[in-house]
Amino acid sequence: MATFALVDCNNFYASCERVFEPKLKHRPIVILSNNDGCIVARSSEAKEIGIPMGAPLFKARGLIRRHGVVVRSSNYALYGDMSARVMDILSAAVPNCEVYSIDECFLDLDHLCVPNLGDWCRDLRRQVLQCTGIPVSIGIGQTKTLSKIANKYAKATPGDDGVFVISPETVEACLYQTPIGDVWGIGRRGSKMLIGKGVHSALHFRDSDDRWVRQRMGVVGLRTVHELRGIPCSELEDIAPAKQATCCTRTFARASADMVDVKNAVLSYAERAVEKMRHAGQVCRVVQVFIRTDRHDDHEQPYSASALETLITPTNDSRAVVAAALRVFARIWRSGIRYRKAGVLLLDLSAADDVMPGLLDDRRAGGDALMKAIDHVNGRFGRGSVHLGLSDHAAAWRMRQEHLSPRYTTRWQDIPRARL
DNA sequence: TCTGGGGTCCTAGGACCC
DNA sequence: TCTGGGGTCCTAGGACCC
Repeated sequence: MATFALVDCNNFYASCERVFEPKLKHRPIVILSNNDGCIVARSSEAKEIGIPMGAPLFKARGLIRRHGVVVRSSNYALYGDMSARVMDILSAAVPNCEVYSIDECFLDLDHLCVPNLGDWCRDLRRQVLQCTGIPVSIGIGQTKTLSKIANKYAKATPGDDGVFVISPETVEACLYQTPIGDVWGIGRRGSKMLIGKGVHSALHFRDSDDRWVRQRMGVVGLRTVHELRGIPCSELEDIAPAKQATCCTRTFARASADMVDVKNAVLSYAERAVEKMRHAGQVCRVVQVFIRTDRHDDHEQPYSASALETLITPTNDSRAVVAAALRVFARIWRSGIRYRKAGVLLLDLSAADDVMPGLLDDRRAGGDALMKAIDHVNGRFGRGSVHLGLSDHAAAWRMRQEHLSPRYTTRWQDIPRARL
């Protein structure tokens, strides 16, 4: 019988902010998306006040002012680094683990020889908290889906020290109490459909007819049903599979109809995307670009355009990718339209080592060394210290970040000082 | 004034081939 | 009078995740 644990950091972004600003403890905090647009994370105090997840900032202004809520822009440099510290501790404790997201990790506890799984997890939890300052919850079950549900219980019952085990004896009671929409893999549409058919709880869904589920929800829904029955359909992926695509897309701070402005955005997104791809040791063969208007703006005629170019040789050279992105951009650009969002997608990825350099390949002409040098300089002096030519025009697209905390752990100037 | 970004997987439908 | 069937590949779009 398989045993999975899901370790989930509690209110992760808010917890990261608190580690370096302890006075924020017990205060309501919200973290904003890029451009300070909407609320993507909340501390438990902010949840209690009733600030909704995903709400645009302007709609929560009243609550924020009334309760003195602390507002922060997303600080991914900080969150990414804190995440790596947490994951390091987990992977040292358990050989088989899968980093599922920035704040979640599945553990394979199958071959763990300990007298009491719950106690062992409580120790692990204490270790993470002591070494990183991040509180976590741990849920344990026979499948990933069950460990997810167990994790919700672990969070809901803080008295139990943040650990909850779903055993074969307790599984029915747990599933009975779990609303169908809380099940991993059942989204808004799926839960609406199921509730319409009278399926309200995870238990009811578990006991549904296979054919009925297959017909209504496809193989994905069927897998979820099996996982609820304790039959693992999703294995632990301890070796991260190679990415099939990588991208950089952004909403602009303000809409822009200026060709140079939007072109600069595309250029910088292409450069960022190719940096990410190089970091993963990959090359791409297809470069796709899209630009579009603000879909929330009712006064704007909606417009969206997208096109792609297939390169002759797969590459990870910024110059080749940026040049391709700009050619695609020229094909899709239409004037007289106020654009609000753009993106560059790199597709058909493969491992850089597997690709034979062509005769006229940039990598032969010293491109590899040049890219390495650029990445090295940017790694040392900060992202964007060296970049391809772009005229800093109106720059309506540049991201708004008005409530950004320091990058405490990844930038020399931002290291916190302790007073004696 | 003001509504995120980065992914994966599945499905349906069309083109094309034998 | 009467318009096959099956396989593959590609693409677009949608659902879902965090």
